[in-house]
Amino acid sequence: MLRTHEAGTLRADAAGTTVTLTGWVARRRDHGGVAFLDLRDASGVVQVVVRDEVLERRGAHELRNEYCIRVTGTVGARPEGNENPAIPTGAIEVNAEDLEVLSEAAPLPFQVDEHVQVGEEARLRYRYLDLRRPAPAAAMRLRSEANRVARDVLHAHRFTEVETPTLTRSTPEGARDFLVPARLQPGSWYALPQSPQLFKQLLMVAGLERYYQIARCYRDEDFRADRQPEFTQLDIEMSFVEQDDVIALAEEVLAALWGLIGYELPRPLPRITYAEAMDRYGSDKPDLRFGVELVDCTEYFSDTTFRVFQSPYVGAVVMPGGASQPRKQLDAWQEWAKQRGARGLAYVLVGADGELGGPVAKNLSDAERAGIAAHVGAQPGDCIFFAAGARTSSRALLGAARGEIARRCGLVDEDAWAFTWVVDAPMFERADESDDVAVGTGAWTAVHHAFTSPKPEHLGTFDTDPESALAYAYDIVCNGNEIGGGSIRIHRRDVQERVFAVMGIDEEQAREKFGFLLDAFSFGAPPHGGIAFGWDRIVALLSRSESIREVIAFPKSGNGFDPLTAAPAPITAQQRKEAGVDAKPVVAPPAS
RNA sequence: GGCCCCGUAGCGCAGUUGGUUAGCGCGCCGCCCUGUCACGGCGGAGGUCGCGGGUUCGAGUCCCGUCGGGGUCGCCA
Repeated sequence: MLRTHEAGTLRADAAGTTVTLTGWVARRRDHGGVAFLDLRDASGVVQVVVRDEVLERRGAHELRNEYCIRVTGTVGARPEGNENPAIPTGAIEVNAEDLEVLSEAAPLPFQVDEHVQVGEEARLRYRYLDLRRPAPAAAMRLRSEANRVARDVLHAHRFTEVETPTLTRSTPEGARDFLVPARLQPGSWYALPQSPQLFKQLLMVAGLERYYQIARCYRDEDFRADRQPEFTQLDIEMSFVEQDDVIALAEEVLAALWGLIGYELPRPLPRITYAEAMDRYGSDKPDLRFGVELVDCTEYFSDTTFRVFQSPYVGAVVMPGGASQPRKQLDAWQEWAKQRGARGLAYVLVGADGELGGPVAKNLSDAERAGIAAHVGAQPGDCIFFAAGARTSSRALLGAARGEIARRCGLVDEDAWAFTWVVDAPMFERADESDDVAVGTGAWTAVHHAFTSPKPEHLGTFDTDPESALAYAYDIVCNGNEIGGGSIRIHRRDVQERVFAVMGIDEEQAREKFGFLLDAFSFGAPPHGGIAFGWDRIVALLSRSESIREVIAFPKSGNGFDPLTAAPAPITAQQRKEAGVDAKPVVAPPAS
């Protein structure tokens, strides 16, 4: 090693010892006759004092920030009154006897200094400098710890970590595939996996029983905050299990993860059904850090003369103290609702005296006016927001309003961790309600995916009554984020065929798309199920990061552009010729 | 793909109703400084105001287009 100690580990008990340190000049304070250098390595920072002969002979005046140096010197207690309690090494300093520049640093594009704000574009372009800063470096280390403790838990349960292919076959899973031309078979293409879903099921057929993988997944979709074209899942699959077994294991993993930041996860975590989540919170991933629940008013307004409320669904959500919002603010809510594709957001203001105000109030009957505040639980001074129309979209709007209300009213406890399982999701949704890249051409499409089992009690009826069939699936939600989800899978060929039938996938299509999986299932497939955690989002939550970009070493920016390498980039004519990109398709390749 | 916000020195930002030579902090360069710790002092360099077009006597500022970034809705089982 080029060093004897790590800078950040030195304490008072090291006084008197001679050490050699390596690292970067984090800061320099040059007083002419003596210079102080803050030497930083991965372990932390220590003050190096350079004076006299070393100062001149080794050209310490010429040192600049982020020079990479090596220092040999004696650790000494700092002079009385010169200790720095703000840093762990503040009791001591290293008196340099020799100093060597290992590597000079060009003027920096931005300061490597935790006190200086730097824009994200610059940070990502020079991510290697950004990662020298304490907070980004800490995020990388936390992510590593998350990986470690998850592996510990799974290892203790005798799981096998398996790597599955990243060059695979395009299977219609929902999102758009990234495609890779196959040079040796011009016209044929690999796809990057959207998840290891099919492979992990094959590993169950293979008898591994317990599989996991910290798996990179790829989806070629439009960008959003907290979405990356490549992202990571902790992917888990188990044989001979039921929902409760997977949930128990998942909770153990989560407990280990949140234990990293000193939070004891209260187990078992609460569960809520999908139906209840939609009813009460207007979301399948409700943020339970605050109340502000939705109130169904459909029945209440069943005989209303107010045209707007003559709808399949009327619901309300109360904004505490919202009656005092200025007109401009109430108009802003209308804009907010319109941006979400709604016509608007009806509101009734409950005056301090209980008198109702706002444009909607005069359209209500006396009886409706008299009881509405009590029905929705509004107090004097509150504002009641209403959404009326189709059940699904109205509840979604109210659910979004609920979140917005909580933010504006400061109801979100930023230190809270509110976990919940969302269970009993519907198996199917009407295909016309989702413009999926569509598996199948039936009237119904899978909410989760095509291999999700119906709950045991719906096994007989899911194809005759798809609407009310519930899936044997579970999502784990934390503070309004879906951080994982999974299901018990179908292992019986007849059930799988019936699910395909509901989705309008005939035998031939099924064979073409998933033939290899169906083949595998014909050889004694064990009952199995699993879960996948959104690793980037989980680490972002643990590190209190605003964006998952903070917890990815080299993230992409908008449009999938990598600001550091400038990928994607054009290819040469030669590469293009060899890649087989331009091959004319002859016939569709045979299945499996 | 729709909508909203942003683009001014290496970095972070200010720039008034359109009006002299576009400012501030940090960084950078030079000189000085023996107990600092986000050291300090003196001096200095550094700008196609994202790009293109238009309005105007005059545009960083107003208009149109375009590119880049961020957010949001669609989309993402």
